[in-house]
Amino acid sequence: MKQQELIAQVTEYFTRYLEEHQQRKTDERFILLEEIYSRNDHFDAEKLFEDIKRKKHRISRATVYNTLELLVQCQLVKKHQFDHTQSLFEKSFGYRQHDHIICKNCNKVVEFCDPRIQQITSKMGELLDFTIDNHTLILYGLCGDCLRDQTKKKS
Amino acid sequence: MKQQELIAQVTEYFTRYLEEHQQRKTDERFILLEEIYSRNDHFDAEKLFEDIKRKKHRISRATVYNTLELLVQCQLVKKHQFDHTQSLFEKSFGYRQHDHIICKNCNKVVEFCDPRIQQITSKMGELLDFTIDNHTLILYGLCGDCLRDQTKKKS
DNA sequence: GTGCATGCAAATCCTTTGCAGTGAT
DNA sequence: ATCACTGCAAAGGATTTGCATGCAC
Repeated sequence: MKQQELIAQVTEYFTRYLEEHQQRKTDERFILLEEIYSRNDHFDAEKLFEDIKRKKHRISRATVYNTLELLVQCQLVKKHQFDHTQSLFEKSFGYRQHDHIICKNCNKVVEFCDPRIQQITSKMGELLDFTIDNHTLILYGLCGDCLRDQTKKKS
Repeated sequence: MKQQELIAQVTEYFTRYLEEHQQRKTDERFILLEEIYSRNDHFDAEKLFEDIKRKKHRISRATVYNTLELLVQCQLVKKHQFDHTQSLFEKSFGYRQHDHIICKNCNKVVEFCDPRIQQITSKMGELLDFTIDNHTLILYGLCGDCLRDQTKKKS
């Protein structure tokens, strides 16, 4: 199964990262890694905490936050700030770089890729004397469904 | 003086907006508008509140937040979520659309424009059936100064 | 055995809310 | 005179912190 292979791969990657950085290989960290790589959504820390609890694991909120930060550091997880409320996370290993479109009405999130972003990144880095290693592009608008709903209501 | 002309312009714009939306023209709202258009930085609500207080105006934090939201609605102010802490704001009238590069080490923010973003926006909107009216692009990296400092330290 | 990681709860930070009082219309 | 706006303080939500305990090394 594909999911299982991916989990095996990131587990190995994470193990190596922890060893190289002399950090402890605790059960909690691997349970969280596996849970994250078993899902395909954008989740917040609380949701992860709840889902882990539902599966009868006893991991504290603090550990969830700590581990998420660790996973962001080793680039196994990407952290997003779509609005001023909670941060959202998603797995990022073996996932091609992508950006997001968000519907302001129903909050639907759609992912997309465009090679021009890479061009902008390298050109601007050079122009402004920055070494860019990361970016966030979010497009906000109305999805087709919501647009049609709103048009209908008005008429 | 250029700054004064801009303030006169946005004051008129804001006045019209308030009248059209049947909202009250209070002193607090215009004092905040003027303060915001007198600065050229990215500021948070607390900083605005403090600076207003330092100038001997008595405007509550709640009014600062309310007015910022109102100004965002009428597009006189743009709100940014650069990280998970406070939101940052900047004036947006008579200011060409721009994006941001942020140094992860010294937090310096530099603005830039690239016409390709507009192309991406319209192409993706069409492709994914969205009506896009807004976007955020942030590039993260190290500025030249910080890069040189870090290289120096290691050697 | 040592000291980093965890669990829990309290603390903190930013923002929103409730409500009484004020002032724009 | 009405009721939207303000000020104040309390509440709220997300995240961080402090400290005692436990477990990876």
